[in-house]
Parts: sequence; C-alpha cells; structure tokens
Amino acid sequence: MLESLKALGDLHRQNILRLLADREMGACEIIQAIGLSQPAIAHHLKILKQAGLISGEKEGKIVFYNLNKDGLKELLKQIDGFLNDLSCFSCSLPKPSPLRQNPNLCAEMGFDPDVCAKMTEEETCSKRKRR
Amino acid sequence: MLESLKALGDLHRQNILRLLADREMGACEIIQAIGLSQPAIAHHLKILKQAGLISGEKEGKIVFYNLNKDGLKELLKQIDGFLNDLSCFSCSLPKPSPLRQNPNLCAEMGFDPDVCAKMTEEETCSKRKRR
DNA sequence: ATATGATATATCTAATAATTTAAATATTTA
DNA sequence: TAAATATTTAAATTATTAGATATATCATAT
Repeated sequence: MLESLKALGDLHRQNILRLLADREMGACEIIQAIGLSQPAIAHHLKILKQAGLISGEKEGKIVFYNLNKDGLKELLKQIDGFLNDLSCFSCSLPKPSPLRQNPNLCAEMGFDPDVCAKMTEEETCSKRKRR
Repeated sequence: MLESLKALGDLHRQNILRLLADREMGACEIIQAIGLSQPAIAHHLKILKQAGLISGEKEGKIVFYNLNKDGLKELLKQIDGFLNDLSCFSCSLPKPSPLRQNPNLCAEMGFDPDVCAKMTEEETCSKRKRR
C-alpha cells in the first residue's frame, strides 16, 4: 500500500490515470498529452505499473496502457481498511495520554514495545491488540 | 488530496497515525516511539497536520496530538471518489485507442485538449465530459 | 513578583538521500 | 532503416534528517 500511495502522490501520475480513465492509450499518446519527455513518462508508467495501478500490453511497436481496475479496487480496499482501522470512524472517544496524569515525566516514560516496535508497512491497527 | 496522499506516502508518518489510533500522545512520546530526532518528528507532525490528518492542542508544555477523524473521513471520501471515478468500477469495457486503427501515426496525432489540458490536482474524471 | 533553570516543542540551517527529469543510448518491431 | 519504447546516465529538484538555536511553559529560588 505504501508503494501505491507513493505512486498516487504525484500530479503527473494522477493525470496519467485520469487520461486512462477515458480510454486506453499508447505510450506515445500519453507523452503528448502530459507534455513531459519520453523517458520521464516511461518512468512514471513504470511506477504506476509496479504499483499495480495500470497494465501495459505490447502490440507491435506500441504499448497500450490501461487502468488496472482490479488493482485500483484492491488499493481502495486497502486504503479504506487502513483509514477506517485508524480512526475506527464511529467508535470511542480518544484515550488520554498518561502524560495527562504525569506531565513532568515525558523523558522517563517507557513505551509498550507492542504498540510500535514491529509496525510494518502493511500492518494495520486492528492486527495489534488494543488495551 | 494530493497533499494528503503525499502525507500518507511515508512509513514514519503512517506509523505516527497508527500510534495515534490507539490513543492521543504527546509529541515527546511520539519521538520515543518512532525513534527519530525531535526535529524530524516535528516536521512529520507538521506535514500530517497540514494535510488535515491530525490535530495538536497545547496543554502546558506538552502538545497532545490526536487523529483528526473528520479529516481522515474526508480523505477517504476523496480517495474513494477519485478511484471509483477513475475506474468506474462496474461499468464498460475500455475504449480502444485510435492508434489501433492507425498504428503508424502516433507522432502526428493530435489530442483533444479538453481531455488533459486543464486537469488539476483536485479535478476528477466525472467532471470532464465523456465521449 | 522576578529571576533562574529545566523541559517540551518549533524553527532554522546544512547535509544527505530520494525523486524527477531530459539527453543519450539500447532494444524491439515493422 | 525508421518508429516506439525502455534503460542508462547525469543534473536538478525535492524530501528527509539531525544539530543548533529559539520560544514557551512550568517549577523553584530568591
């Protein structure tokens, strides 16, 4: 998901996706439409492809690019899971920090290593135990 | 949305959000939990705050950070709109490129400026006319 | 009250790392 | 051989980071 979010976090790449939302396009068309150099477009297309957001099929000289709808759907599911999981949108007031009780001891406080030690790219909060 | 996606596209910032999913935290707690320098954390917190994903309220010496659930909800809505809009998840086979008919003329092809000329950060495909 | 010192956070600055880009080159296909 | 795309390389830009410094708050001593 991190890779896909990085792929989405660039305006040119968003615009490539917007172009492909209308129809498939050959790379040369995308180059003209976006107005960057051919290698720059090739680079962005590679990033989008590696993120699973588009597909490219070579047909003769031309590589036709399309949205990967399954990839987009999967990404949306992941983001939805991540964000929902984070904010648990409906539930519960935020728990107060122990610093509220103990405002002088920030430097001395320890941390539950479970909370953060092994957080990885794809892990979401629901996989951690809540207290 | 671009700004928020960039904010999400960093593992440390994702982990800060994961931490805050459990409870509010003082900045000093976040520093210890993530293990970066104080200025680096301050920088990431600023980016997350500017993206509307967290809030910080100062209470004495300590700034307590919380998830901004409304911001997260709003972002999810935008991403959902963007991705759904792109792939129009249920509908229609992809339209073929005109290059399918005309495979020799990539360099000479013109482009409908409506399709791409004024694409901006927040514009989604549904706002463009479809053909 | 006022000064002093300690703590928490933010900002500034500079170094490093990563990303983006275009020119040059390579590869594939007609 | 020419056209379309990918890869390599190098330059420019941007992002990330830590050290130094600045600001604000609180506790304590005068």
